Amino acid sequence: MTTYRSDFLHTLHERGYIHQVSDEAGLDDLFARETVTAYIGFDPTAPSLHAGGLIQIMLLHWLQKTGHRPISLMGGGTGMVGDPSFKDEARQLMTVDTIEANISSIKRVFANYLAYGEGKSDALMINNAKWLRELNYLEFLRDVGRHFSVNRMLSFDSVKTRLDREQSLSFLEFNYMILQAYDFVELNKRYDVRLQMGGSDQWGNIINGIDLGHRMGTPQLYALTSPLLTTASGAKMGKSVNGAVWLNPDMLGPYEFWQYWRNVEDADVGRFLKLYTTLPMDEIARLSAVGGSEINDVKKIFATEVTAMLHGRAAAEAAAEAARRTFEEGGISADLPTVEVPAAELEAGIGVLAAFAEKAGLVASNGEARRQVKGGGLKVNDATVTDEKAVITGRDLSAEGVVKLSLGKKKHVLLKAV
RNA sequence: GGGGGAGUGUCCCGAGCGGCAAAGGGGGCGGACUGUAAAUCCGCUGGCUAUGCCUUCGUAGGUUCGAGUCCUACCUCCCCCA
Repeated sequence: MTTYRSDFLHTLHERGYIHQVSDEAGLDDLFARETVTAYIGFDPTAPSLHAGGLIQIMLLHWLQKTGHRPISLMGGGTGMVGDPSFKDEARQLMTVDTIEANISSIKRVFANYLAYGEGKSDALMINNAKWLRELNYLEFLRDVGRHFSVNRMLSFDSVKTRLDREQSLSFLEFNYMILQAYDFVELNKRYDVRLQMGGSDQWGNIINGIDLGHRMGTPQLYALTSPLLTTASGAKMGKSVNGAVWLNPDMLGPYEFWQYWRNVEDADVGRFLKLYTTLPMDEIARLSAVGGSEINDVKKIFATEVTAMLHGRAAAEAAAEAARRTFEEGGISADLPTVEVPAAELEAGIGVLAAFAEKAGLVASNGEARRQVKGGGLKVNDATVTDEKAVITGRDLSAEGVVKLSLGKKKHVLLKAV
């Protein structure tokens, strides 16, 4: 099935968001007929979501944009259990405090993509701790647990690696899929949710929710999953030079976020424009037709669009401008990541190794800084460091009052005297 | 409950006669080539106040001049029998 009647599925399809749908025709019909409420769950395993979760947020964004109601579900309850799907081993259990702190930190990003409120298609943010934490064990077993066949649960791909390798899958983790299934039913009762979306690794969990719904008398529920995204060369999305590509600005600044997208592989540009920006399809088609080195201009537009959605248009353009000055003019820009150092300390002189390792954090240790010097990877004000004993002093300050430290060609940090 | 096997450089996989900061690979980082791309080639990939010192091979002890390597106990996982 390639033609959809509903705006929502049509848009998702043409932009490449769809991996699997449980009952395409039925779901399309539902979306064409009424305002639908759908949700995606986010587990609070870190203080911020990262680029890997952006697809999910975009799904909710399009849902709202095509006139329906998105719910972002925070896993304050399920987070206490930990999703074992496709994991090799159990995650460390998180404390309630950590979970709550992570949730409040994660929450902030959503407002950039969704309009929250009380209206018909206004988004809702809900925490499943609300109903999961107060469940009564015996009642839950009798009302919900009796509908689950362990035989069937064991057959899911999501737990297969564990079982095949005969690695332990604790009873605690085993319950995750039951809780997630229960969430779906509960959300249907409370908010008339009909559809759960998620990454392709969530398919089994979502289907469980649909089955549970059948047995507990909900209307027909639906599942829709997005493809597991990898780059053209097969790497997972969301990893960058210094680790994960976090969405929270305090964990990764707009400039570095912009850089991540600026550096995607050529082969990914067309696909990513559709997935990560809201540019119209005809413009994307035009941009995707560009070949050769001109694709660099397309990448800049792409990076700016993605950054603008998350950090705002102004921050995105500042990041683009900072990159232009840094890479195209070889100059410096105040929008590069900046570390402040006391003027007195700078006057006294800072060893290059310490400057790169301790101050700028561009390398992990003095030892690594030393190795990079040997390999010609460190630069101070664009001059390659050749002597590991060199000292940076006030004389190295530029007219703007900063010293530019670079690791390789792409990573720059400014030391600013204060 | 009985018998057998395994846990290695905190990214992963993985070799390791008692002299080991520990082979090899993947990944990552840097360099060259380019277009801030990919592919390819080269180098690096425990820490430090550094011709030396310190910390690493599941955990804790022991044997030894010296232990990843041998012994004991414990933990975890796997296989076979019950």
